[in-house]
Amino acid sequence: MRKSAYYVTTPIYYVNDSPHIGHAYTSLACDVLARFQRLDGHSVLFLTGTDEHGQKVEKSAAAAGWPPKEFVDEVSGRFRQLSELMNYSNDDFIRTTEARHIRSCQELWRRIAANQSPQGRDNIYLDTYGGWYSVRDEAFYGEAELIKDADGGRLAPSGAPVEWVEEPSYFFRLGDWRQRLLDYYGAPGSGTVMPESRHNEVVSFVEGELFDLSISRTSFSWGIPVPGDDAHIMYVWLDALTNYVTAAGFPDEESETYKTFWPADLHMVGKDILRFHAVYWPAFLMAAGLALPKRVFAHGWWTNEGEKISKSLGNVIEPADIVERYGLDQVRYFLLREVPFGNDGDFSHRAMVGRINSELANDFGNLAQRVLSMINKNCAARMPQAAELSEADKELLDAAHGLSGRVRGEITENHAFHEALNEIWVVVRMANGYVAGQEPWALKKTDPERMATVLYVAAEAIRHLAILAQPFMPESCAKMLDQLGVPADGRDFSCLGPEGAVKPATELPPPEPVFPRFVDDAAED
RNA sequence: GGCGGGGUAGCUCAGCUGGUAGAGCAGUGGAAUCAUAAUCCAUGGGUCGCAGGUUCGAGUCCUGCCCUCGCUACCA
Repeated sequence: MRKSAYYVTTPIYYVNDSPHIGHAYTSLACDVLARFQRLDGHSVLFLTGTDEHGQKVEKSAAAAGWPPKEFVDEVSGRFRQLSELMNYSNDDFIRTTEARHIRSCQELWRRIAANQSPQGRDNIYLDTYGGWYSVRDEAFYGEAELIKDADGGRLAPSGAPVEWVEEPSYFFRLGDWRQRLLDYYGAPGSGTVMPESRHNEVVSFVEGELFDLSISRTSFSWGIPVPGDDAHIMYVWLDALTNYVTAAGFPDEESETYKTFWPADLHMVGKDILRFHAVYWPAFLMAAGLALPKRVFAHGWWTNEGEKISKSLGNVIEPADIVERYGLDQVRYFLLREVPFGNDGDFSHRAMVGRINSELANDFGNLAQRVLSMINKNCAARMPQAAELSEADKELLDAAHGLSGRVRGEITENHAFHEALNEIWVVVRMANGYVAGQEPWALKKTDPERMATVLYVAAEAIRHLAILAQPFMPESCAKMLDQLGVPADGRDFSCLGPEGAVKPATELPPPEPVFPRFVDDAAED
């Protein structure tokens, strides 16, 4: 019997920016989720991609002296490279400039326009939009938001200059969908918007007055034309959000992909773009008559050594730099272990090294190394055979066998990646305590059969740990499983439990440390 | 200003529906020596932000105050 399908998305990243730790973080969380679900027997669609339209992109391209399409090809490529660098397992990489997406967007618009709001009015109507507009920010601002410069002129909150602009615009009847949105969110704890504090924020926002949304522009052309009115292009958010249904096959609703994967199980987003995903997007979908995503999760942001990250401060964290310095799986581990997922976190060298040395090298890596070394030296490099199991043996094995359930809940239900890792490490520590308590090095002389049992039990515990840690650290865990003699087809979650145990006498390769300690440069302060 | 959160051991934080405070890290003292000088055991008397209140009894409920964070619409 096939388990249910799972569709998880990252936001599509705006090509006006270059990849940084924030992008890496969002995608990493999705990657771990996607890998976990695959190992757990689900068929998965894991989507990421790039958002390539909008005035800012048009201007950046012009400034670079490139046609927009060439410009976005270049920058989009950098995000593809990020996926490779970070070892993401995305099944698709969508670009909003692709034909499939343009077709999808225009069809979605037509559907929204063809339908009426719950109040029986057209969802889309033509009107005039006027406001203080900042080209640099690509945003309209309300009078109250503006700040005054030295000469009493108006500036955007960002300090960018603004100008009064009026243009014809199509509007979306967002206000009419208010109650339907509230119904969608449900009570706190419904899991539609997570974490719960974000759910509350979204609900309180929607409970207030909802204004209709301007969803087209005429002042520039780098975008998707509005069906039936080429003078307009679609508002970038409507364009961007639609990627999620595009990749699911829309508008081919009879396609296998669409039937399997839509609606999405989870849109993972940074907290800064929660509203677009939790308010506008479901409203657009309802208006188009499509099913709604099951969940939106907003995670937090990173600081660097306690400082807010900004280009002007020059402290942007580039994924390639930290991967080179600390190692890929080490970075993947750290990002999801250091901070309760959903909260803001701080990236510091000290914390990074602490996690690498204390938890990866000393706790987990050394556990595998000490056990595998003893097997290598004392069991002729073959998986030992267990004799009768003691209470201590059973206690450790029970903990290992029970681990998957707890980890599954933390990852797939709560998205508490830090807790999932914590659960795994509880058993890592337990296994170290078990080895210390059983003293297989002493049993070597007094009771070799018992020694073999202890090493077998320890190896079996490590097998469970490595299998469950795979979504977080795929390469390192693969190495560990290689050393444990676990065949390539014996590494998914159906192989957890006693039935999946490595056959006694299986030949094992010489063990090598999987997680090296991080040694600071002498020059480091 | 309005609405949500938070303020607990040096650090990061747990503490369902109230009953004399916990984990990890760091520190200290032991043990062990299989292993990446890794591991294991023991050790945490902290006004649980402040002041009141309810209660036999309150980090755990109520009131007020202080501090702090987030949201308060069309920037990805």
